[in-house]
Amino acid sequence: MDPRTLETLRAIGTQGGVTAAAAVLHLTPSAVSQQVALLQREVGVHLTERVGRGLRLTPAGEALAEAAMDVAVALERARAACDEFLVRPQGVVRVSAFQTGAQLLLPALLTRVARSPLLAGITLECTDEDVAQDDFVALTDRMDVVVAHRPDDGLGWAGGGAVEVVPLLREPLDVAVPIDHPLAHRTEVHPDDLRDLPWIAVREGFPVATVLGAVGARSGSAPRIVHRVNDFHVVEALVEAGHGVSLLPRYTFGGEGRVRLVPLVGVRAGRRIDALLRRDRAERLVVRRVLDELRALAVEIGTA
Amino acid sequence: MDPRTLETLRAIGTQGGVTAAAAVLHLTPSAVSQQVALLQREVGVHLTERVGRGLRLTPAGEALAEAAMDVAVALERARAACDEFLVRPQGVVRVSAFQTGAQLLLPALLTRVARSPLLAGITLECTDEDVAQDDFVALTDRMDVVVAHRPDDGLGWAGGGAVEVVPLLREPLDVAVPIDHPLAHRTEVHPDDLRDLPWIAVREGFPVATVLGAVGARSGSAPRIVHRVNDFHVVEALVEAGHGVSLLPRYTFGGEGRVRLVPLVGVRAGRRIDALLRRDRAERLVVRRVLDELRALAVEIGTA
DNA sequence: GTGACGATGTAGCGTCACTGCATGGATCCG
DNA sequence: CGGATCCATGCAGTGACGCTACATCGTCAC
Repeated sequence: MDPRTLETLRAIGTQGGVTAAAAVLHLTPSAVSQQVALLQREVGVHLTERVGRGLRLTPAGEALAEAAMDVAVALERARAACDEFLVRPQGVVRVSAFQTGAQLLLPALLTRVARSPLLAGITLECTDEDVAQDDFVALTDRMDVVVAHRPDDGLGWAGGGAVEVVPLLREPLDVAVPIDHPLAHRTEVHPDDLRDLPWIAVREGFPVATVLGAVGARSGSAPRIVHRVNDFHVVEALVEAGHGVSLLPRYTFGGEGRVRLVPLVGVRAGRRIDALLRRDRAERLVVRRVLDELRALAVEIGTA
Repeated sequence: MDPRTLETLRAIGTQGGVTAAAAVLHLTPSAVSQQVALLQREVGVHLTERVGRGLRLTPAGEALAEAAMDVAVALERARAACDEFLVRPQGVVRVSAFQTGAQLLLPALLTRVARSPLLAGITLECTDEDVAQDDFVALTDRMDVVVAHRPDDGLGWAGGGAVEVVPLLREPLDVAVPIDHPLAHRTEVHPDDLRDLPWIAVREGFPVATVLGAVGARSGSAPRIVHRVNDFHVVEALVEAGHGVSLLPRYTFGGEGRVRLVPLVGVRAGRRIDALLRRDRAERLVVRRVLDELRALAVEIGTA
């Protein structure tokens, strides 16, 4: 019953396979396979079952993986109990964020952490991660804090009780039009104003892809999507050049003077930015501190 | 942060030293010493401090030891989660009891466990342990279930949140007198009837040693203790031979025809029999099952 | 059917934790 | 006051365990 082995089992569950689990654990697939084989011998129950050329956890495996998280939490709590006696806790915290979230939050976060003397022991390692909506949770295995976004009205995050969700802020999505567009001088637009316009959307399955659908539903006609581009800077350039209109997040917008952003009313268009982290990682003192800064930063942005 | 190492730290705390901890862990003192040295290097805080030629845990060490129990609990819970998928859980359960408790409970417990087909996988290992009042808790490190007794009115068990206390039953203490004693034909006696009698008590510091003091206090004069004997069979023989009177537990009494047991009224004289077990051990499915049987057995005895 | 991918065994190797022994304080007792 | 004892700790040696690398087998896609 080694916690490492338990964590390995968990990784197989969340990552969906031996090879993927091995990747996040920095091990070879062989090692992972041997670990679960030994674990199964120990508990006397089948924990995995083959499905196609991969495998998944059995109910018993799921149960054990769930319990494994509690073990990890207890362990981190123990470590934190010691850190309380340290003047200044040390450690690296790995933070990932989707591109515009990174742009919005990470520079200020780094500044805040660097400025505070109490956080001097903390080393931040930042990454930007562009993944599909459903894949944000899986990132928590590699990262300590994952800044993710989801449609305003969408459901929460799947992940069982394993991930903690910390709401950071809500960012409205405005309609981006060229500066010479008929709508450019409006102070607000209704979904009805947007009928038959050529849309530039994000790729299917990616966050806020569904928002445009909601706008279309409100106006009564499905939006005409002419391009699918994930990078908002590219989107801005396309809108500026008159190749279509789009929905762009307000706080991250950087196209002033080249593109007009018009608030959308009559439909709730926005995205929620959350911090995702595994329950065990949340116990780490340094992670908690970083999270506090992140939350404070979000409040600052939301009230500005 | 190995759970084994954490358990070692805990053992140093509960057993009060490296050597004692090594004994219960089946290790050499050297190994224990090296483990804590490594652990201290890892957390960066002093966990132990020398006191005389022994050592004790620092506040940080205590905190970590406390957290270590939560880790152990989580681990056992994980193991239990797997056992739920087993038709019949297997494992050995080590039970210890003080002598008369063992006499009263263990035979019937073994019978019950052997009889039930659902408990067929359980192997019971019984021991009798005669220790001072304060040392019962420490036994939980070596045993799964410790049947202990304490004065009726006494305080509970020290042990922080680490040990679970399961009350089993209350056993009255009666006055044991020779069959030809003036009090032998009474249906009950008061403390006042006992003035100036020669008493046979248990050794200082051992369970129920304090009860006699309470009887004396009620009668107004300190009891005259002529012998101190822990083994109740020896006490019975001494009483039978007219060397004094004593307080003997009612359910365990085996001297019918040779010694008279007279109920004592006017003062609350009795002992409580509890099962003590570490919180992590309590999570083990097989331990739970045994504990259920033990509790049912106690109810049976108490209502007989 | 062939190629790619994914899981799983086997051999070899490095690492790590334990035992055994020696050392150095601290306490107890003559 | 000094020898004996107890306890914790450091160091060398050894054994076990878990990892990597490589080979194998089964499954899916084209």
